[in-house]
Amino acid sequence: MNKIETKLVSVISDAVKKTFDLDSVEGLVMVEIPRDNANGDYSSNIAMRLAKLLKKKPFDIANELKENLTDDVIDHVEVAMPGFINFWMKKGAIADVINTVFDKGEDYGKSDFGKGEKYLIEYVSANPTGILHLGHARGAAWGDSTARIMKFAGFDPLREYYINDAGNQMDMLALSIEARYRESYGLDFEIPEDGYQGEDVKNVALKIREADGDKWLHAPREEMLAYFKEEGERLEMERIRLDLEYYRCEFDSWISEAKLVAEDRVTKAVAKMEEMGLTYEEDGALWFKSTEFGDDKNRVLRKQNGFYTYLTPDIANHIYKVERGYNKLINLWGADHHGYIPRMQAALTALGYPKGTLEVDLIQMVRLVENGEEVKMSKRTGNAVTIRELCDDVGVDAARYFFLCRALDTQFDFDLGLARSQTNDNPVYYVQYAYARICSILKNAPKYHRQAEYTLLNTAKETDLLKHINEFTDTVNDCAVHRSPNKLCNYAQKLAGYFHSFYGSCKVIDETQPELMNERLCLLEATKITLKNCLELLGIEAPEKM
RNA sequence: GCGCCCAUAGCUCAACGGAUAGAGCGUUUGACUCCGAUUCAAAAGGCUGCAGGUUCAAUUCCUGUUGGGCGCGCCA
Repeated sequence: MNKIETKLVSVISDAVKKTFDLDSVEGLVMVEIPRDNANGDYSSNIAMRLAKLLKKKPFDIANELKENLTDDVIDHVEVAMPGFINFWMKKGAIADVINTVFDKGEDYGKSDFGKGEKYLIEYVSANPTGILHLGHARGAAWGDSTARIMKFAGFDPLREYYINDAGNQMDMLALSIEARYRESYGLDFEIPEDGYQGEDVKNVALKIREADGDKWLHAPREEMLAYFKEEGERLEMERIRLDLEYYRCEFDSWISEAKLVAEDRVTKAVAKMEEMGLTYEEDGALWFKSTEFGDDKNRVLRKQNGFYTYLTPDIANHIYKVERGYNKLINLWGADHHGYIPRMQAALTALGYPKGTLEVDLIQMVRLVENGEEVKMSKRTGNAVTIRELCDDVGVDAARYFFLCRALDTQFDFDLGLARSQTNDNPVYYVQYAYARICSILKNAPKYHRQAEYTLLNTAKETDLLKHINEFTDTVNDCAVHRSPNKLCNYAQKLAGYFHSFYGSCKVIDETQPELMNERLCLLEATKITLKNCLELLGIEAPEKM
């Protein structure tokens, strides 16, 4: 809660105590900004919430409370049916936020709300066998922005990428590179049935050829494939990192599955599960009794052929997370993996970790649409549209904004034409335009100075804008708890809207009213700072000109 | 068959369990010799898929139902 709301809650709590001799109602007291400001600057529903307890009508409770609701920031109080208590604030009380914004600057909105609680957020985690494509773009932007927001809200998030570099898809990668390598020398070649057809694999082959020439044509095949696997992974990951960087997504930690294997973490995890009696053998395979922990069928850990399934090293991966001191694990998975959640949860439960250790946020499908029709393939490569292509096309700002502004659990169509348009159709430009507009005005305005208090910003437009600026910290905290950057997009959109509306009805630069002008310029500066901080959390640029 | 997600204006989407369900696009109409018109002001447009339930209060929570998407491998 911001300063004003905290104040109101305490005034209301005191009034409840005084009027009805009720203690510890703090948790019940809520204050919100009414949609319609004819219902006050702030309002509370406390009378309704006390109705049952006091066995009285909410309207009567509200009227009794009203007598004790006085404070130097409150101008007057009204009661409305069925029992809302509406508050009008003293001039200047709301505008006080301007100085808070000035004091905090680029830290405005930041708080210690999260109390430094550690979270490990794993996302993207695309296999090193191809280029990042559209399917990864939503999760990448979402995870990145969520981590930024959590950090700002005082949590301690770790951004982690899990590299699946030990499964048989890596052998497939090596074979695919071999085929392309042979192709480049005009030899017979065959890409395996489940092999990788992408341009990137061709490029890996060409790079190897560039460095080593035909050396590998004469080397023992085992040796060659081992090298192709290693080099393939290195080059693919290099590319993935560059694409993520371009997309403004940074990671703090990269965990290699192969390394987990090499450090015996996988065998140890299996040994531990066997020791705990969580497994059994059947048909030559090792099974995990996951149904005893909520899964709908038991799962294979080690296949008949002696290799582990995908699940096994991933269990080791999660154990390793906890061993590193993380008790709150968040995974961002594609919706097509939702069936995988119960077995991973079962594993963690079976191993004795408390419920709620792992939370999985599912990313619903994205379709790329242009002129009302789905774009399935990139025109250039014939493969899935890559993040880089998308960003080159519509810009990083628009791409990120489009993915961030919708709730994660709704599938949506990414409208290429709309994202590409640099007009008012495109919501990201609406917000950026507000920022550029403010910068331009401030540049042309006379010098302005901070004041001890602001008492002239009294129109409805000014009050709406001020109240919204006041909500920023709460919004950030709310977005952090719910891991929902889309609400921050919403906030930005509204902030821009309140500004444009204010600007349309109030003349800011007006030398005939210097006191008012100064206050309004301060309001613009506060809006500018808030908007910039907001965009920073979304990973979107705040342009001074456009 | 079982499981997960979604359904709100013509379209794309909002709405900590709150008051007359809001924006943008599109449609209609106004506002620049005046701080950036990529803007603003206004009109029109709704049985919030359907049926029950909980609540002082339900778009929101619960149950059922219809429609759409996805998943149910010793693939990763």
